[in-house]
Amino acid sequence: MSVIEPTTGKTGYLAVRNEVFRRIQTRIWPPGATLPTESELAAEFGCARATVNRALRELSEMGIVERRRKSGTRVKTLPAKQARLPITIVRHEVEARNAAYRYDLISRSETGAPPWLASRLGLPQGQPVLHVRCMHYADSAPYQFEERWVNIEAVPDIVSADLATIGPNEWLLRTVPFTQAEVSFSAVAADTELANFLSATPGSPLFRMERTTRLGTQPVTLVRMTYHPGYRLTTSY
Amino acid sequence: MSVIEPTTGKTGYLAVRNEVFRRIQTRIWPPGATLPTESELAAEFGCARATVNRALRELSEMGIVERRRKSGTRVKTLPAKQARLPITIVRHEVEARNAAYRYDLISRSETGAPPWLASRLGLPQGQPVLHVRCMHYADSAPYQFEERWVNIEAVPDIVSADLATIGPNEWLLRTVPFTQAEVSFSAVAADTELANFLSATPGSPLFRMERTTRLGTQPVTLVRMTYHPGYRLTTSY
DNA sequence: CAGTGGTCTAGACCACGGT
DNA sequence: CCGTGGTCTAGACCACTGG
Repeated sequence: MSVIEPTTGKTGYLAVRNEVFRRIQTRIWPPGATLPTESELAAEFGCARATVNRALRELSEMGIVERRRKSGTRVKTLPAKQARLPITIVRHEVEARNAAYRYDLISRSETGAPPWLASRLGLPQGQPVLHVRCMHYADSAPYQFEERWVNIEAVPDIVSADLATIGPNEWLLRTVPFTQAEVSFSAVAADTELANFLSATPGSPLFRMERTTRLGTQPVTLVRMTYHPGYRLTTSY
Repeated sequence: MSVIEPTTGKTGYLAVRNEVFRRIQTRIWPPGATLPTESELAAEFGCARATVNRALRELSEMGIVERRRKSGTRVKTLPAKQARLPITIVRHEVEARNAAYRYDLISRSETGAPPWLASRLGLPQGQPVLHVRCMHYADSAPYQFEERWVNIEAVPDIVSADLATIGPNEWLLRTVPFTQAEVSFSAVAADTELANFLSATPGSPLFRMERTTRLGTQPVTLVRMTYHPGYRLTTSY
């Protein structure tokens, strides 16, 4: 039963979700415990089973509980919350810092995929690719050096895009849908070129993000983004 | 109506979600376009509106479409997919690489929070904290150096935990619930101590992850994890 | 086999936000 | 105001899986 808080607490699936979450956090239902069934909870909260179902489903998506048919709903022993990293447009990142964005195209060439790239993307060697290097600035301070390879077969329009004006990052995100992406983070030492572009001293540590994206099974692009010294990527859970 | 594909073709909210997704990816509904209303789609697919609702809600959670009352559902101009980063236990990371996990406690001391820590966590200066440093190895090769500060007030039991056996990482995850966490990634140069513990040459670039966690408004812990040279953190979208 | 979650339905009412 | 999404309901059947 338990009348549900009328105004602020509200009724509905959020009330159920929050109350269940509270009981888990306060260890009324400790890690590993099995929750009552949906029907029982529905009876307790005086709502339909579908409402409880949605509440529990969301807790499951959050990684708080684990659900299995027949055996029921259990509190996960390790609360497996997850951070979310959106794919962003560099320009937006910069503008979000209240800085003026500037973009420079450094080089642009069409070549065949070198062996390492072919194997990274799963392309035939020599497959035509567009190789682009460019810089992103925030208030005229170096922000990010971007090096990118694009599978021309997957994105034929890229060869006629005006990459002097709009960054390949933004052009691709606006133009090409992708179904799958893989991202990796690492620390690298500045070589002479990176040091030059990013105003870093050679050998100093730089944060790098690499991303490959695919459309279905077709590789689209590999991008290597190296940030200015001291950069931090931050996100919340 | 739509005769019901029995097994593989399926009917249901997944069928609707996938079909709508397909139409978006194939530009039948290009970025910015407004989709038919839930009722119209329900009629087209021969299902209840609630089914369409769930399909569209999930697409919205995926960042594919944007929904607003009265104005309807629109295809987002920038597909804003998100990567997910789970909070992991180092031991599991190592074991997932088929390596033997070893853990060493390097130092453990109870002190007052120094100013920089107090301000990072929002604690009063001098608040009692536990300071722990330890190493994680994979097959006897250095894997991660962990330095951690724990707010004793938030986790009194930590002072009696046997941190020589189980890492503070694992102990905390198993013991303390948290409601909020902030993570940041960066690249740092190995100082002499890090170089020593991680078998790196001094000055070489190392990947670092920092995480602060809170329970409600109460700060719980700040951890600084520095990885061996060449480490990459990888995740998928 | 039987219990539990997973999903669907047809209908209803509500809340928000353009017009 | 009133159209659109947001949510709830009561009931039903299905799918998976543990015993």
